[in-house]
Amino acid sequence: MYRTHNCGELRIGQVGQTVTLSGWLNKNRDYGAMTFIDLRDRYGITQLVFNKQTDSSLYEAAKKLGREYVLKIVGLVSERSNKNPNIPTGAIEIIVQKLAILNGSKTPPFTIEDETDGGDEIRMKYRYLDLRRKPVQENLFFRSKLAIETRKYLADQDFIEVETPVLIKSTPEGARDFVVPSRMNEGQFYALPQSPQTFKQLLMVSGFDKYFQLVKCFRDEDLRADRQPEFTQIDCEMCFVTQEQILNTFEGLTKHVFKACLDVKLPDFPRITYDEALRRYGSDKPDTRFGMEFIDFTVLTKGHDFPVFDAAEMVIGICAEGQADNYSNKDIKKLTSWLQRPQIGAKGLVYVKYNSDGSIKSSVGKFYSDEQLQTWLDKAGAKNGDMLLLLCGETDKVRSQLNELRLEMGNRMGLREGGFNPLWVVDFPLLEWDEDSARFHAMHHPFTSPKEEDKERMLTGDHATMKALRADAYDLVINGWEIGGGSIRIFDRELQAKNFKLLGFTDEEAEAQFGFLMNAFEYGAPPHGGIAFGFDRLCSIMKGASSIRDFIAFPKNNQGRDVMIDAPSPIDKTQLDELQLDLKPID
RNA sequence: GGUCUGGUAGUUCAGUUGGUUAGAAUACCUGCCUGUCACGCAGGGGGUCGCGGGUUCGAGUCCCGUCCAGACCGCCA
Repeated sequence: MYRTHNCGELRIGQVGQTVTLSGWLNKNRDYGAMTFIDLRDRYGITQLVFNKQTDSSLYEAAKKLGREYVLKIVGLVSERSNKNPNIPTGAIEIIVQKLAILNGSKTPPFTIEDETDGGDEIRMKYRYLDLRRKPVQENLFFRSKLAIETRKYLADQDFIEVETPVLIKSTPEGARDFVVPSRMNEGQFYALPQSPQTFKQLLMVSGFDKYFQLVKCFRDEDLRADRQPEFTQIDCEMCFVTQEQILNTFEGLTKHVFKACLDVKLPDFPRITYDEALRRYGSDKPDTRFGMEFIDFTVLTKGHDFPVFDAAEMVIGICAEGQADNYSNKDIKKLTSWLQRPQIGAKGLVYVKYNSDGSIKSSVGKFYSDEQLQTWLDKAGAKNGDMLLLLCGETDKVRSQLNELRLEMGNRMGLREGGFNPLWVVDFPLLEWDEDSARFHAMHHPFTSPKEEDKERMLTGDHATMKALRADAYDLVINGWEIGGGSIRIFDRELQAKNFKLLGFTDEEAEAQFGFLMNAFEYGAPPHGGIAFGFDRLCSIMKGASSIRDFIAFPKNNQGRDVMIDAPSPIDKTQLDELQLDLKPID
């Protein structure tokens, strides 16, 4: 038997018992006539004592043991003379009577401690050692708990979990597919699912009524701190539901997991429309933990011979409370060049400082009188000490630039720390214009239903009308992160065909790629809709982390590589031959 | 595809204007220590400064190229 107890459970009440423990040597503190060993497992740390006077050969053996050795000991639980209040087992220690080395260990390349000395790269290469560290283990414990609570809630609501296939068909819409060559079907490829979208819709056609799945999805696109090529979704679909019922169900799920996993009681989620989100925050995923909402100065600023504003389609700004004194001319200049970086691409920045002494100072003071600037301050509701920051330009661009500025100011002013502000963003556009391909793409996906009132005017062909079409599509946003998104789906063959046409599919392409779905719609497809949550993102936002990699046991790096197993890698000529694949030599 | 930041001991980093034998902390090894728990003290080993080229009397430091890592833009229906 390897153990009678784990390394985290012994307390003062067990003093006098003889126990067997197994675990890793976390730390060996040789103190001359005695040595202390911290034995570690998933559950905690227990101190072992080897005393030279009591048993000198055992002491001599123990002092030689290195970090990460795997040990099994038998010993007596004893009360410590010096207790350690920092660990749960700190009141006791084990006087060791028998020691067995189950396995030795090379010296690990970094320390296995909460605050390790290792950087990201080396920790990823030795991820199995990194995963011994408590903070990393706790992230995965949390992930497991979140998965279990998700299943509990959905099972309680009569959802059933169905596994959908991983080897499916490639479609050119949306993200790039990972493809898998088929040996038995020469020259043909499977694709890995970007989501189980069509399958869950087919399950609705089959009458499963409420489906969910914690499911791996795959997208062959560039990575980010919050984006991995393989990631997990909580994928859900329901029959005979309105958007309202879906939002309520999954608001309930979100509240449940926050309560069960974090003991946080979330308030009811506000809802705002996509248009309103863009108007007030310049983003369809606003961080609503702080205000600093956009103020429209277009009308106030026009016609005062300031050519930049006069020429601009839109002049908008934010009011940074209490920041007037914190920004010197030099600071403003630095902020301006930050905004002018190609990633943001603002042309310039206009400020109006409402100084503490009531005076007004502005970079456009020679174009506008103090009285005129006062009307801006009034519109913004600015108080003494506040500072207005204004940008101008074409509507879409200036909004996204001011969004960046708002978030940056939020960071600088410490307004983006802690707390959870969930909200639903609803009434997304059906379509999104793509400059490169010069055609409309589905904003959500091609199965999203237009709003009832927009169904008639779908095929008018007029650009402005198509841009104005709205869908029964919604996103769940928490603290500026898109956590989930979904829609009411099309369940009518004719409407689906119409939508494919709108997206530039020929009838043949639509038939070849999604014929199975449209056929299914001809056999009594029920109205349905659903949602998918980014499970990795939900984990990290709940724990206040910025990278989802911390919540994935074996993540990929920036280049999509697994540096531990060194994948991807070339494959054998034999394998290539079997697959009838011939690689072009690299030029 | 692009922008930015970084690459120096096992590890995390410092390294001034280009100038003697490239440092610190930690880890590792040896010795001492009867209450440590970030133990302490004394000593020791450990470096192709990512790689290639250039400038220079002299390059960790400057220039060019390249590889690797991270953040971001594009991309992610």
